[in-house]
Amino acid sequence: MDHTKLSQSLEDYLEMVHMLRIANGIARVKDIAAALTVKMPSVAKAMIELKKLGLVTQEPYSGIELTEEGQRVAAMILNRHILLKGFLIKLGVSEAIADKDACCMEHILSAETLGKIEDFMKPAEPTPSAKKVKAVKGKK
Amino acid sequence: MDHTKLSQSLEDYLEMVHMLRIANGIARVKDIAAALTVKMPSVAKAMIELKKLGLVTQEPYSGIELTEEGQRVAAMILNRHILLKGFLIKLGVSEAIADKDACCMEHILSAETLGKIEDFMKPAEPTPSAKKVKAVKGKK
DNA sequence: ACAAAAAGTTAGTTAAATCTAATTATAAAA
DNA sequence: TTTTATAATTAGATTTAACTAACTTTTTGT
Repeated sequence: MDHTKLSQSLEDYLEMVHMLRIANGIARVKDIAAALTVKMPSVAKAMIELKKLGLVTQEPYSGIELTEEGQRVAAMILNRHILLKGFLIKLGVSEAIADKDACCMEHILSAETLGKIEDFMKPAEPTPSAKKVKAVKGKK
Repeated sequence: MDHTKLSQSLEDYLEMVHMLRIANGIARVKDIAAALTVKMPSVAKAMIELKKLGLVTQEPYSGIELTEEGQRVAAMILNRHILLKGFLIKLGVSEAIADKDACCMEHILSAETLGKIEDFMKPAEPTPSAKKVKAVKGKK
């Protein structure tokens, strides 16, 4: 159904649209630019691409909206971000750096690695350190 | 002294020169291209950049050598790779995927995160998961 | 030793993602 | 309501990193 293969850059833009809409109710070009430390024309070009891909819509000279598909993809990326940030914090990384590094990692990690990190984050399930743990506890 | 700010791409090329020299004694353009799945002209251009940066040397139409600085930088990158691959494997990721994902992560993670991962990998020290692990295993 | 094959190089193209400068549209203020 | 300021867009340049095609050098096989 989707298989939308976004570049890292476009993933960042899409995610930021989503975050700003959550935070402010609206995603404006100016704010996207500020948040990603790029200039407004870069945002405009990215939005053109995301429109072509059917992920966002926009009335000229106004805020950016997400399509249903865009919503879905953006939420997925944001979830990865949240997962990875939490993971890094659990490793002892400071919040600011965890946020920054999660932002890079979210675009590159394979599904398998993300899955293992998820396992690691919910210690109820068989975790990566299961080898050691399993030997000790004999649960269902 | 150095502060050589390499692009991810150039880091990959430099690292591969180092790995091939370890594996084969020589780093040939053809082999670098094959290993990174790019074409030979891409390697040639990258080598021109690395030469400009004083990281590699090359007699025309022959293998690539590392300068002392190149050796140093390459070793650093390779160490990151090894650390990250081991880390992912410890999380339960398969070797092939761990290798691939480590290859991406090695270019983007902050020093702080790398440090915390190092800590995590030497369980002698107080690790991030120490709270849980300590409660279960009482080993040396 | 020379022809063919393999490896390396050079030149020029393309695509992505940024930028600046200039333009147009909307909003705010007088 | 007209001017001014802010926001968005368009056009065009730059950089990076890939590619193909064509050419050169080196190596290999007969």
